[in-house]
Amino acid sequence: MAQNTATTGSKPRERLAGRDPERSKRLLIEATLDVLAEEGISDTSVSRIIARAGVSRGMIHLHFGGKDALMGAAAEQFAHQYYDEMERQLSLADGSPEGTILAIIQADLGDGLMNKRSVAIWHALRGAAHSNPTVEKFSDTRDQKLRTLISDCFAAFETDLVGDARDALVKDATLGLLALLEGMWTDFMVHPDSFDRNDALRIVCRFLNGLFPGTLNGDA
Amino acid sequence: MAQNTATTGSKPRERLAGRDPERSKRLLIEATLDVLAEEGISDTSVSRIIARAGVSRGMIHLHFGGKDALMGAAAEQFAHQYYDEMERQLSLADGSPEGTILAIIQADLGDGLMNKRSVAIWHALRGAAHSNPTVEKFSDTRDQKLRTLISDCFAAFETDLVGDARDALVKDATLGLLALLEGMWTDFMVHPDSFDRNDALRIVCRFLNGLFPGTLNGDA
DNA sequence: CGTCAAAGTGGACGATTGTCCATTTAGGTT
DNA sequence: AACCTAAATGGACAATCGTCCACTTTGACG
Repeated sequence: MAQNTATTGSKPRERLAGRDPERSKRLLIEATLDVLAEEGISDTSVSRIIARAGVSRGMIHLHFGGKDALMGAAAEQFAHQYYDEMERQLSLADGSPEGTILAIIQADLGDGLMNKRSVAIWHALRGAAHSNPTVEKFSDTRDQKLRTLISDCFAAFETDLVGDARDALVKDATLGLLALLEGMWTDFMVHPDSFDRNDALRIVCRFLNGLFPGTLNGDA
Repeated sequence: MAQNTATTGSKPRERLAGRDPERSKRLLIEATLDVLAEEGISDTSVSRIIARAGVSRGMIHLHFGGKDALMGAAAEQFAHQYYDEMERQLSLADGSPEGTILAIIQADLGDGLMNKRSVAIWHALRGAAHSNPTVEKFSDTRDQKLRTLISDCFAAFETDLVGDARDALVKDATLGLLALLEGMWTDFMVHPDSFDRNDALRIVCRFLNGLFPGTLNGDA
């Protein structure tokens, strides 16, 4: 129930069907992510993907060269979607380190990024990364970008610590926050209906408040 | 490199080979977990399992009724292994709530429970739970048991809070610790070689120290 | 030693996997 | 209007999937 709204392009006429390789690629990638989310990695087959995309069997080989490459392209697309949405929400926050961290947390725990479809896809892609270098690359890329973003913010936090002690604190806060958010995603995946976003936000803030006393207390 | 040491039973002679259905079941379950860990859920096929177990094709249908039931039995076995090892390590700790929590953390982050094989199996089983009710049941069972164990400990912690505020704190600490440990497992799975268990332990203790000031500072 | 039930074997089976290609179709250019 | 390139089709293909069953082997009992 995510796309299927890609039948007509921007202009009303012109290319109502056929002869649009970009559209075909897009359909295949989105269908791949849909099947990945709904059926899991083991049941994501070429037959299901093309059925979902509504294209013929040969298109995968024609546009991507094979199933593995399509999976890689889907992983790339998904990583882009995640990071684009993250940056969009970050642009709405004030530029302060504390505000940015809060925005990251709220974005990562919000419905735009953490939803049934996304967490299922993310889990499936992590499984596929075992045997698919392309998928692994883009999984790790997203991780590294988020890590750098968070680490830079913490490095700008006010603290009475200096030198190595401060570096250690920044490192602990970064790894801890990433692990906490990662765990929240897992909890959401396993119990999507009983998961409470407010609880999660409060817990994460409490954690950071313990590391940087005086910051991020309450919530917003 | 995990089992393969199950050729001879307890007695030196008697049943050196053949006619031992329990041994066959054990071999199949262990082989399933091995393949799951090494190849991932999508490449875990009947052919690979029986090749690893060194038994014939019909054994899965004979002893379990089918592949799905074997996967379920493997999930059950794995959940048991996890919880047995957890309880074994808990029995070595003092009975205090603080000591028990620390023991849980150290056990969950220790090599006995958190290793390449275990985290890979755990991830794969979570993926298989989508379409396999038995696997889902045992995944959730392990989660619930750990949650209860942790919650009971926090409920016994000393705190100046009372009533609802105290309940809320216990709940936050439980969910937060579970999420943090879950995230650490994910980190370990993605970067098993660069993961630092000491860092992880310190971060988790810092988190709990923020929620329950004065407890679990330092590490051991 | 003969017998019988259980344990174990391995090939056959139809279904499905991913890849590839001969063919058709569409859209733009001469 | 004839032509040509690229997009798109859908079936053929070998390989593998999981299930099932006719069959052999084993070990204990009469």
